[in-house]
Amino acid sequence: MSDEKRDRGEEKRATPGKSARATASTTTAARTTTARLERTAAEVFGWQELRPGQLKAMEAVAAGRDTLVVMPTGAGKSAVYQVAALALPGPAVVVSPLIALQRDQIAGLLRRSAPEAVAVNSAQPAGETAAAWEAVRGGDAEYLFLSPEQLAKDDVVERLARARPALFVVDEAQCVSAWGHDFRPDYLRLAQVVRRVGRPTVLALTATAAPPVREEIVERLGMQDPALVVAGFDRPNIALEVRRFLDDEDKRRAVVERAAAEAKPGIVYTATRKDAESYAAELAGLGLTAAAYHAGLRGEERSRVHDAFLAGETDVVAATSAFGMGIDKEDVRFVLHASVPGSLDAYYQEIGRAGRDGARAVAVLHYRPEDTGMQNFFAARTPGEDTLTEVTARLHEHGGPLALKELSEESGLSRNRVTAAANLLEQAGAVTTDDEGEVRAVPDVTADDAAERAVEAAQARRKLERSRVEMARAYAESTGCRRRFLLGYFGESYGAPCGNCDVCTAGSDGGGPGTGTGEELEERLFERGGRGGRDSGTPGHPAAAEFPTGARVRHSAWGDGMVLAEEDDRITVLFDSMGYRTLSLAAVTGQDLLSVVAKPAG
DNA sequence: CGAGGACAACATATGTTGTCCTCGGTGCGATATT
Repeated sequence: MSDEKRDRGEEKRATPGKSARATASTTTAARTTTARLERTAAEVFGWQELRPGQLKAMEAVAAGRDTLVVMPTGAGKSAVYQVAALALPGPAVVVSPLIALQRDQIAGLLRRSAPEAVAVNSAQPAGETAAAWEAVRGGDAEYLFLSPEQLAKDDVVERLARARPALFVVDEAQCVSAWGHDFRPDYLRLAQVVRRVGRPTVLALTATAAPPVREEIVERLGMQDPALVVAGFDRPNIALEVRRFLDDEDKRRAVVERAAAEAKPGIVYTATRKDAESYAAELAGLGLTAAAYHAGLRGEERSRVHDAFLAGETDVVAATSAFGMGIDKEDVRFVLHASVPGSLDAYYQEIGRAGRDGARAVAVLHYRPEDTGMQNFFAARTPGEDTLTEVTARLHEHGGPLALKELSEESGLSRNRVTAAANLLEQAGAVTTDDEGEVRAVPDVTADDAAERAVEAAQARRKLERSRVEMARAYAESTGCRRRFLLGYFGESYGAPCGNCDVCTAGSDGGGPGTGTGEELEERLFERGGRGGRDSGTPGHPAAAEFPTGARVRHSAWGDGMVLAEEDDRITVLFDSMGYRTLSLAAVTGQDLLSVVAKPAG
């Protein structure tokens, strides 16, 4: 396996576990926390200078404050927990979604004179796991890496609780929101784990999270009064482009031609495994070094493709969304999407793998309206009414607390489905989790009522996921500056034109790509202001200032929501119950539909 | 929701057209076979 391959060459040397800890804590009382952190960074990790965001986050964590860090890959997110952990008295638990990532992190720590780091997972020999627990128990391990699934096991949580961890780190925290609802539901149960291991300080790290995703991470991890550290989102060296197609054949040809023409290396993201294979084959047929990557391949093959790409031996990898986390490569020159992604969060995460060296790179979305169909299909995958009714009935029948594992065995439903159902029931206030991690029905809610409320919660979830697909569609069909749209989605106001997207470089008189939908009609209806020469970033509608990005608003029909993006004469709001909606400012102000509940925080 | 395959029905003995069905993405951990 490649992870072993990657780890090979990492010579295990005597780790100065205790001494590094001692270095970190041999400080005079007069030294400020800041100086202590800087000293740890320099002496233990060899980082002479920390970036402002890193330091700010470390200070918050060292002071025992829950912290959410949103920082691009390569900006040193890992350093935040690595250094801050040494300022706290006790080990750090690091929740990481992939075992390969855990290995990479541990290897990275080994390269420094950092204290001992261990992992607990099913992919390593039992002896190694036993040794890891022993190191944790004896106070020798400073960092313990595990997956959320490990933390779903009672004995793991108990062992952890005994170690009195001081810091609970959730790396790649966007997984909470992206995977927690169906695919890996244990992500939504981490708050319970935090509580059960003695409520250590919680630190969540992610590269890509729009404001509502940040809110969800904070809520789902049970973070209290969190410090928020957000580094700038803009990646000005990535040229943004959308190409629209009516015909599938045309689109495929354009993707292949583009991949062949652009500087290498690059990635082509596809919606299906089959497409990943066919694009790889077609590119290989043109004489390029191309490979397919998706979860249907054997582990060995996946590692081989991954390693070859990192080593610079591959021109193009055609991949599903499986190819991503853990790609730490500076010189990726293009990321092409052969199909629309399921959300702009996913899209930005994926194109963010281009141009990390700061040199020119391109991100091209090949868009066909029909392609949103499959994303909508994926968006609908929440537990159905049958599952929810079944789980509710069994919980009520049983009466007392029940482990999810037993619930799964009794009902014949998979662990994941049972967990996802329990999460929805809990969200609906019909189920609670106790200190042993067992769930039970809330006594004064009837089974029928509980199931009904959970079904509603599931429907709301589907609606939200669909609206996320709609936002991806809106990006593709937008006639304005791409960068402004994307950054707005991530909560940053941006003064278009950016000069580095297809709309801005085309002169933007409506003749560029992205015309031909209802947009044009809308423009006339709302008398959109002139577009040229708007480099000040002033919004097109006088009311725009009333509804700044990040503000909490209330709509007379749709309830509460948050402003996510401003685009000339309209704003996009994520409503708690309705998902994303784009509103014309002329309409909302004219009819008094929308009011501001709270200005943006910070 | 849309693509693509299987199959039947048709107007004519090979191709077209329509209908029904299935499939589509992310990983962990545990279990069953080698």
